[in-house]
Amino acid sequence: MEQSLEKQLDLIRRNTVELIPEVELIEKIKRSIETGVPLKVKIGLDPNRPDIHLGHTVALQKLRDFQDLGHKAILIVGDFTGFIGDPSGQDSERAAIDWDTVRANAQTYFDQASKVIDYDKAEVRYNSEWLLPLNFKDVLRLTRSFTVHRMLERDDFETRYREGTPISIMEFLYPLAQAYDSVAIEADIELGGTDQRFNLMVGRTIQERYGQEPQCLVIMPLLEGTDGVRKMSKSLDNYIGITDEPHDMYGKCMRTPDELIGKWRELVTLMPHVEREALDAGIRDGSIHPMDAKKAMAFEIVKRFYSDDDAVAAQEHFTRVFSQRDLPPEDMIPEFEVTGELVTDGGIRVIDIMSMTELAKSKGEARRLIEGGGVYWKPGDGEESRITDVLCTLQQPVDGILRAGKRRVVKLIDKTDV
RNA sequence: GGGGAGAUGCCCGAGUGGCUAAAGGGAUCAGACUGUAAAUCUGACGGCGUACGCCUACGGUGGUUCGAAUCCACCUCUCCCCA
Repeated sequence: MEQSLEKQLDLIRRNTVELIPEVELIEKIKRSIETGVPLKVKIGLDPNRPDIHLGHTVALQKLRDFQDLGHKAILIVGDFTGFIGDPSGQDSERAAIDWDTVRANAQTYFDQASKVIDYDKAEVRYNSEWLLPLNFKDVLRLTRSFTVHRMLERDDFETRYREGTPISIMEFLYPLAQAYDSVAIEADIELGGTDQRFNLMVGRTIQERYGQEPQCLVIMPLLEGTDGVRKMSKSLDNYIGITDEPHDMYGKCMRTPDELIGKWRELVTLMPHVEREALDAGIRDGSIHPMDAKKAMAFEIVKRFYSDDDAVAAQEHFTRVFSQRDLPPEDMIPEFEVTGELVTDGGIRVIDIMSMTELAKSKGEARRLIEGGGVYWKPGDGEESRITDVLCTLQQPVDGILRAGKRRVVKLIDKTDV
């Protein structure tokens, strides 16, 4: 609260899409400065998906900004939804996850989130604390506070309604439950991505209905995934987890479309601010090589979630494996021990090894990879060469490096005589 | 309560008795080209076997048939119209 209004707004506005409504937010901050009472800044998290990826870090960073300004971060664990289970999934038989699992997942989340926020200064609340005790009468009061028409304003509801895809009544209850969280903790501000705008707005309405001053919303941009099109999410498998191995994190960044460089640099790295337009323009007119810009971005991202040394190592690994098309350094290749019972007639078939390791999910996939020309074998002391025969058998001693594509590599160690 | 339509592989979506492991598209994987980008081209894309092959699969169960994703019955789920 030592920070002036202007300084606070400066930091808060950075990277945000919208402040709803900005005038109210300014009033809240002013009041906070006058009274010395920090604002309660809410963020919701889903205990069913505890792994944090780069997309999540955008809002978390904003939460960190608020913390740095002296405000109170409140993490809401949506454990109540875990108890109900999700009926829209096919496996409605699936048991709702238990309390221990929720706790464990939440802890995983906190461990990862502490790479971005100051976890020790944050407050953690589980929403079952206030949602579980509600009785039907309480639920009626809550549901009376909102209309079907407003509910159908939400884009995906509207679309599904129009297209005739099912919407269960319970799904209407989720935004209301989430809104009630804001009532329960008397949130001043809630953070969320643009996809959360509707849900957060419901929070404002419900708070008013319950006689509270409505929260202000800080809407953050969504981060596109590694495909450059859809938003980053685990289920689309286009994410970069902040616990991904450094070289993997670096590699995934490099595989990202060029168009993302400016945005990612701004939203994910802590690099000094440059005009995104200037960077993009530089790439367009050729004065900045996109690969260099992307390498710098990848480097900074690894550095942020690991360390300088890890970033250097990841960059070297990348240059070696992909630019120079060399094998990764020995100590980074997973090992597989070939024991006696795997060997017949003094050898072992390549497809058998591949299916037993990370190289292929099944023998069929292994065979296809060989037929596609993507499998290479480098005996212990020899040169690497492509395997073209599906039935290829490696003769003892089977020491060497087996590779499928550029990314999947395994080191075989002969243990047959042990 | 009445009437109508529908449920297909990771997703979308063709297919109305054998030639269908199931068109087409998307996603994905490998190869070529490259900057592990984009674009383009090639191939693969349920499991197991070297292969002729076998097994599993078109909501569920049972049936008709030499043979069913395709026909019949019942069940489950969904959408639309009417009340």
